[in-house]
Amino acid sequence: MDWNELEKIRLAKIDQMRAENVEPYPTRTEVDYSIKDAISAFETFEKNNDPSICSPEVTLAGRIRSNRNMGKLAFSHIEDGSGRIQLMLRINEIGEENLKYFCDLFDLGDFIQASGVLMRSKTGEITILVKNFKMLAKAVTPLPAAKDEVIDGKVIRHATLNDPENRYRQRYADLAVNEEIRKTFRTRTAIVRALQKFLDSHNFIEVETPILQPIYGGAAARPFSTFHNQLHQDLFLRISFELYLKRLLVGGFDRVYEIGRDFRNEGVSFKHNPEFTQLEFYMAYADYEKIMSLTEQMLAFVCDEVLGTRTIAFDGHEINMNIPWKRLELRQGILDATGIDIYACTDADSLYQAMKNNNLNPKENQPRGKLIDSLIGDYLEPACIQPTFLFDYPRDISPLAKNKPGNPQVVERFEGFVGGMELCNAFTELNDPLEQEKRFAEMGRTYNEKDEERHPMDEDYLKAMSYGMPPSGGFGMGIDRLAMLLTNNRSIREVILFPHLRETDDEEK
RNA sequence: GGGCGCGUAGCUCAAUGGCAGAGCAGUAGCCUUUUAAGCUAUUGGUUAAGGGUUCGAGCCCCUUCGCGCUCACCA
Repeated sequence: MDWNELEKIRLAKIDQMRAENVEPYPTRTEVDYSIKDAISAFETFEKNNDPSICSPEVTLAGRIRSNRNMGKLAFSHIEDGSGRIQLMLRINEIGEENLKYFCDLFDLGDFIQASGVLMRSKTGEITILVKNFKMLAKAVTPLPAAKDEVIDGKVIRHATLNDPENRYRQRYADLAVNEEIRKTFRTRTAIVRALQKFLDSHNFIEVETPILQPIYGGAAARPFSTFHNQLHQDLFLRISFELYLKRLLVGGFDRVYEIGRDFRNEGVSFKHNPEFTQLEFYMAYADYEKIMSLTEQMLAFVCDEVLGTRTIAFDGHEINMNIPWKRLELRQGILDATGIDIYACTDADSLYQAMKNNNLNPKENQPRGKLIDSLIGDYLEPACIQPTFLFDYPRDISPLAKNKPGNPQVVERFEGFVGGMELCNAFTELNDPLEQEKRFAEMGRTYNEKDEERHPMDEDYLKAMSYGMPPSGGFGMGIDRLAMLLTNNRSIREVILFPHLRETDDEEK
């Protein structure tokens, strides 16, 4: 490694410690409380005892976040995963030699432990009056300096690491320095837990299905491909879980879900990462109406559990996640937004003409469903700030969804939009194996041979369906998007710990 | 992939084409209740990389790399 000047100084401190027979990376720690627990234990102690009596001695550990050295007295803050506490090192307690040792060799970012009684400093802050301290892990590279200033109870952050590239490439430093980033990812985990809790309590079973798949499907997306050397087999990283989860419905699991990673070999943007986390669930004896109301309940539950409120702030909007959501038939929505009645345009040509006539710049040579989809993305999605279900979608972009009775061009499908983003997608599942085979073939005709998004024919899936699949509703939702909503982040990279970035030549980065 | 913008010290940021700077961090001191502690002194630069114009380039031009925004793409 190349060390810069600051790092060389710290390496010299490591050498000095070793020369004095002090191990800068010892194996054991003697911690007995988390910082948060120690503080609340001290507050209880204060209530029940004469404050002039010393508290019992505690040993706490954490990372040094600030140092204020005043000659014969030094203050410091250490931080662990639970919180921060001030250390006070007095020459009276530890002696001149130890105080100098601390001030000379202990830097911001080092992990240390400190023992002593808890007390309040003159300003009333709960503080350990340190008797003993020990280096737990010396930091060679200084953390990007960040200082907090408290004005009127508000924490103001100075000189924090805030260049997005550095933050994403060195997420460890970002997390170490920016507490609110850690909070974002705690929230993300809480969201997943809440979803599991909700689905478990509705008798769903969580399962795991293959990520490496010989045939990809269940979504319109280009896959990543790979190869199994020993089996000489081409494999794809899954683009959805759908086809495997529905095989489980055939197998007799009535309610299944999976939360896991999907991989799509497509553009990267503020709402697209090549790998992203998806929830899919399938529910036998349900249809898209039931799934719609289950979706409302589930997301309201997640808000309650994670935020304690159903009012969320996102991108300058206040969003109300209460039940019920607005429901808008897709045909009506497009009619209202653009003046085009898609039911009057039964093929791609007539829809293309209608869009032309309305000055909507349609793309050429698109199937009807794709044109409709572009209308949704351009004219409906951005306007759906408050939770909205759009329902009854065109058949040709929904090859796995069941027909709407009475309208052969429409399937029972809905998408949920919140904050101007597509959040989830669900439908009444097609369970007629012959119809399904026809749909796959239809896709093959409608979509260009070269279009990698068209579904390959999955014979085994048809075989499964031919054993009989119960009438079911299915649902898919991007967890990253939900995390964006609930943490008020406009970029997906802010809710993925290690988002995909282009490679740099500079290996140090 | 296209358009626009950005890249300067470990971090946050300055610098009309004219000596590359500040705060924090660091280093050496002073300081026994501080909390962006304070005070004194001080180290630290391939200005993303490469080329060009110019007496002179962080600044202007070209190329490359990366990031951001945006369009395209994306059920």
